[in-house]
This record gives sequence, C-alpha cells and structure tokens, in this order.
Amino acid sequence: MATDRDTVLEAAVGVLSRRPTAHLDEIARAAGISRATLHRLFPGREALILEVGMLGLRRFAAALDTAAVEDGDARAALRRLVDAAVPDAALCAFLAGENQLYDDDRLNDLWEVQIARLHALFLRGQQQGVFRIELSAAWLSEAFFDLVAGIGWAVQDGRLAPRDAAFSLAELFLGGALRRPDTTGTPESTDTAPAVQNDPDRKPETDTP
Amino acid sequence: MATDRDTVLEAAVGVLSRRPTAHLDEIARAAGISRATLHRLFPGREALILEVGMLGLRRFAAALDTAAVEDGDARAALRRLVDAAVPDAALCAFLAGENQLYDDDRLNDLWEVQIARLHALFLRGQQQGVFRIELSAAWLSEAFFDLVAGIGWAVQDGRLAPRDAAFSLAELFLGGALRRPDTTGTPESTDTAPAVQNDPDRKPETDTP
DNA sequence: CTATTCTGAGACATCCGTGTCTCATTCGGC
DNA sequence: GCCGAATGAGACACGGATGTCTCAGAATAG
Repeated sequence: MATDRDTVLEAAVGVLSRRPTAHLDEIARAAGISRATLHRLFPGREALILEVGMLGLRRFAAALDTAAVEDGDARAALRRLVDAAVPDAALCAFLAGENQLYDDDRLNDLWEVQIARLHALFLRGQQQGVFRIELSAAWLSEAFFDLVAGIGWAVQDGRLAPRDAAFSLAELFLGGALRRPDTTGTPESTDTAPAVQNDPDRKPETDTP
Repeated sequence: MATDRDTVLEAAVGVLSRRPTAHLDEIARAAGISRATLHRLFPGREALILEVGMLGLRRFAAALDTAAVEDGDARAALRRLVDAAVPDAALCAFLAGENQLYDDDRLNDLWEVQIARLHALFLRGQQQGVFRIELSAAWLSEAFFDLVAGIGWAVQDGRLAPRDAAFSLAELFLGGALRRPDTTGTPESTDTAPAVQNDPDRKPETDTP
C-alpha cells in the first residue's frame, strides 16, 4: 500500500533533515525495515531523496491549500498557514536544506509554484497595509520558510515543545522579538488574538517526549 | 601564512554551505588551488570540515565580542550583533546546517558557549522588559541564528543584496512582519535608528554580482 | 643566475557506500 | 496444516571519492 511508502519517507526525513549524508543502512534502520526492503520500495538513493523532496513539497502545497492563503485578510491567512504547516515542519526543514541540490524539473517547478504562492501572500498583505513594506516580500517569504525549518529542527531535537511550535512561529514572525510598548487598543488586535496571549483555537498537537 | 588557510576555508564554506557533499576537487577549484595543495593544508576531508566549523565559531564569537552583547541595552546590543555577524553570515549558515553532525569536543564546547551567550542576551533583554517574555529565550536564540543563516544563504545565492542584509535581519527579527500601527512616539525608537530607515554607519560590503 | 621551496598535474592503491544477488525465515491467506 | 509472498540477513562486485605518491614546472630568496 502507498501508506507504507510514505511512512518510510517520513522516517527518512527524520534522519536526512539532520544528516543529509546518512547511509542507507541508517535510514532503513530508522524506518524499521531492512536495506533490502528499502531498495525494493525505492530503486536507489537518488530516487529516495527525490521522493522525500516531493513528499515535502506536496505537504507544503497541501498546507497552502488548507490555509486558503489566497483568500481574505493576509494576516489571518498567514496564521492559518502556520497552523497548517507546523505539523510538517520537519519536511520543510529538509526542503530548506536540500532544495538547491535538486536538478529535477518536476520538483523544481513545484517548488517555484509554492514559493510564488507564498510570495503572493506577502505581496497582497503589503498592499492591504498589513505587512511592512520596508521588507521585501521575497525576503519575508524566505525568512518565513527559514523559521518553519527552524521550528522543525527545534521540535525534532526536543528543544521546543510541539505544543508551543505554532505559537512561537507565528508570534515571532508576525510580531518580532521586541516587546510591544502598549498592546491595548492597537488596531491589529481587532480580529486576531493579542500578541501576549496564546491563540486559544490552535490545535494542541501530540506531545513527543 | 595562516591567512592562506583561512582564505581556503572561506572558499570551502562557499561550496559546502550549499552542498555538504561536494567533492574535494570542487572545493580545491573554488579555492583556486589544486587538490594536492588542499591536502597539504588539511590532512583530510574530516579535518577540513572541522576547521571550517571552528572558523565559523571563532567568527561568531568575535562578533559577539565586538558587539559587546553583555553590555548595555539588550536591544542595542542585538543591533550591534546583527551588524557584526552579517558579514560572516555564510559561516553561520554552514554552522546551522552542520553543527549537529560534529562530535568533536572542542567544537561542541565552543558552540555551547556562544549559544549560552546568545541565550543570556535574550534573557537579559526579557528582564529589562525589552524582549517579549511569551517567547522563550531559547527559541529567540535559535530563531535568531536561523535567520542569520537564512541571510547567509540568500546573500550567497543573490536573492538578497548584501547592503540590505543587516537591515532585513534586524527589522524582521526585532519588529516582525506586521506593520506597526503607529511608529511615532514608541519608546523603542529613542536610542536606535527608526525602523523604516537603514542604519547609516554599517559598512557597505562588496557587492557580489 | 642558481638553488630551494612550493605548487599543480597526474597516476595509483585503498576504502566505503551502493546496488544486486541468494537463501532462510516469517507472515498471511486458503 | 500447507503454500505463496514478502521480508531480513548476509555475501559480493562495482564505482567513485579519498589519500598518497612522484615528478615537472613556477615562484622566490639569495
């Protein structure tokens, strides 16, 4: 069944996102299968890496879809995207580290499309007056993806609790590190939760001890 | 002379930060030397990688020193750190991607020390009321380093102009992506440059076309 | 100008990961 | 309980990167 392949791919990500040069032995062990079965599922290392990348891009594209980033207020859309993308942050971490070494056309095209959607989101937000215009939309896109990857690494290594991931990402990226001098009555607290309290309707996610 | 070694190491970073599996041939060519000379300078691949990591950590430690992150207002200290660290962002990008695969004690110890200094800076800033306390100092440290690495990648690939690097990093990290509803009269614009203009006294850096 | 040192180019052996094979064992269906 | 399919374990050859060597040419000091 296809689920089996995806399970193996996710296990592979867990190893490859931290050590791109990991041997196939290690990946197979992490997936709980033998090297022979790994070879039966994927013709070779190159094919495995490619499929991991494709899985990551499919997940990120799905996150953009479920978040409906093309609709409505850009700030709310970004918050939705954070919630949708954080569960697959490990995949994104892998993509962030390895996307430049691919030379597969399908994957590169898919990558460009997703980045363009992210870019469009920030551009729209700037036109709406929601996002700052002093920072280019391209940089906002890239920095957002870098932080998603950082979330993935931090969660994977146990430095960040999964339940804090979405909040940490959204708050830092949207509001920055500086404490707001006075959060009462700021216009941006009208339709979203204020910066100083947790978003109550984010899903708690499973803890990984 | 030792400068020669560092020159080779910087060339190696330019290749390794994007492709950790690059062959020694490629690294030697990027450094403008032959593979034989590369072997004369560094006993082997492992030693080369290790020295690249050590160089990155030394540079980052030097940036922490010159920025005097232990002194004064935390926000101003962070801005100084940004200016000091951005020129070596490529080194930091390499460290961010590879620091977990080292098992050298010297390097790991040095790494821990620098991260602790960064952590202390954010903790101090939180105690001063400068940085937000809803985000843990550990996450702020990690996210900051991730963004420095992102700056390094973006500049290296030509997606971000070097002259915009420090500004983009400082503004996004400190202020976030959301447009401030009203920047006039905020206490945080008293001792540092306002958010919307570039820092005039940062060094311009050479453009890489 | 000469001698010393350093560098580049190439050849060579070695090591390690990969890809493929076979065979015993186990799981699941009948 | 029997049979087929799938899996795991191991062996083995291949390929490529690495490490080491030699030698010719260039650079530099004297």
